[in-house]
Amino acid sequence: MPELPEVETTRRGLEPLLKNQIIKRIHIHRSKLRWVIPKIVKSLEQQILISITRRGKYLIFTTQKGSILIHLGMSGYLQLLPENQPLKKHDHFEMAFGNGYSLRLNDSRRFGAVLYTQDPKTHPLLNRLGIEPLNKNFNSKFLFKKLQNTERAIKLCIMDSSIVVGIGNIYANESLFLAKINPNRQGKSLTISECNALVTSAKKVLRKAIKAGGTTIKDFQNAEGKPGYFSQKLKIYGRTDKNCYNCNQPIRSSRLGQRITLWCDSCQI
DNA sequence: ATATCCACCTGGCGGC
DNA sequence: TGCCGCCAGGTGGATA
Repeated sequence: MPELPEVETTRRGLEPLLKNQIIKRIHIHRSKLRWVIPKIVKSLEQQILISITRRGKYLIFTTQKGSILIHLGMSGYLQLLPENQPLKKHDHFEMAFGNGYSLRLNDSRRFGAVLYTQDPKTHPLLNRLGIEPLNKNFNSKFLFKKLQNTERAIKLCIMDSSIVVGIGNIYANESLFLAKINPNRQGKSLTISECNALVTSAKKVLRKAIKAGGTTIKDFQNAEGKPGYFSQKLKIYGRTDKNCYNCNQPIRSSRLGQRITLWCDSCQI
């Protein structure tokens, strides 16, 4: 589920309540997620949480002794609850704070991850990540350059986290629709002005989605347990065979890199 | 290097 | 009501 807007929504919800709080207890209720949760995360008990940041789709909880990385996978969400609430099915990991609140990771499919690192910048899952899409350096020039030698479909390129992070399947489809670019086009076929349209569209879609609190298809909820409302604003995702909002032609879909891909043949060139 | 495919999971849905 | 197959927001790793 969670792409950049959902992860960022979660981060913004948690930060004001948890920053500078002491981590009283860390519980691993189920250790086998994508990887086994390392026991060393428990060594951060009694540490002060200095910051909650985000890199791509990873949340980074930092203390003076090290950081905990949390990835939400496809079905994960974090929720802040008063301590000692009964555990729900698929509550796998928990941090109890000095203010009486407990942060729980619920992830039914268990594609998510909880990891420990001394230094997030050098962690192998983070150190090869590409640019943040809302950074000003993610611009037409950057993208155009990245696409020059590749015959891969443009949709795969913008979903490639070694190029740009945080754009998953929903927002890749939405961004390409808004930019009027067919997702199946070869990367190197895009002109500089098409790159500009795509970059602009991606930023717009991501910003609007963050503003709406993310997209809830099924599982996602924010730190307060509320869904995101961007699903109501999706222009193409989930609309196979329905009519394009621009031109009323039926929306086509197929698989690209095993992911559902949707486009309008008449709007997206 | 690059592209493709698989793997890891649970749960919800439609069809029979 | 039940079972079956299919589908889903991600991404590392194996393979060719």
